[in-house]
Amino acid sequence: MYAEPMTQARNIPLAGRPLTDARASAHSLAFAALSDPTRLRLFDLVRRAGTTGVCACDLVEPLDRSQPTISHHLKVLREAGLVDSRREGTWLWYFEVPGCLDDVKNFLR
Amino acid sequence: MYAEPMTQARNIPLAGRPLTDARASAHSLAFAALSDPTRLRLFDLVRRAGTTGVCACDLVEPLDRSQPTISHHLKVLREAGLVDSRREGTWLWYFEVPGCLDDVKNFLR
DNA sequence: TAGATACTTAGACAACCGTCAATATATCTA
DNA sequence: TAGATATATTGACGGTTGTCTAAGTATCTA
Repeated sequence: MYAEPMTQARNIPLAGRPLTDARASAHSLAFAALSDPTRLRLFDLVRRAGTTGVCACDLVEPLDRSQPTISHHLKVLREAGLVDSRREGTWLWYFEVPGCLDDVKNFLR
Repeated sequence: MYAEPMTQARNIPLAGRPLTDARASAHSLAFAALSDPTRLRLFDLVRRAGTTGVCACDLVEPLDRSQPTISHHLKVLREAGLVDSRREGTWLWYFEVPGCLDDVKNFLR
């Protein structure tokens, strides 16, 4: 005869409450924004520019992608709440949204 | 006449050295592993199981996905270096790889 | 207002991703 | 060795993603 019906047999209790679906979706959105190498380097460049930010025109050459591709990635970062921009004439200055990573950093803790 | 040829005109110096392509690829692999809500909840469940780990059979029901789907996600997490497993009879116990997130946590700092 | 520069949007395409049902593999036990 | 359970792999499907070229919009200046 076999040990048990063996459905959900292990059942070790977990510490704390598991991540809700809503929280998981929110966090995964931020992680998705950082999941592409080019976009991650882009975010890194924006972060290093501090509160002043960096002109979008200075982000194309160092990343070796077409200008529309960079624009697309900046849009993804903005929609994820990681960066924002300020217009100055024909230029757009991108900067990191302060505290944008607090939630995920707390999750990873 | 116009202000300038306007190629790389802004050129504000960046703090520190930008992320290399190699580092960006490594980090983005970890972020990609966390970029799906179901997989993020899966990783969360594994983490909460501590050093003992959790039996894979106990991960299917709470996530409301088919067994092959859970198996697939566990493979992605393992290939990203976030979890590992230990066999016990017919069961596989999954646990978080200690320090697996140190690099990305340091990057996000 | 017209031309120039900065940036966004549209459309296309190949590659990748999450999911499932079906099947295969591994391990235990009688 | 045969049957049962746990997990992995395969193959398919629709949807998403990163990239480009081409075209559109916004802003400045003379």
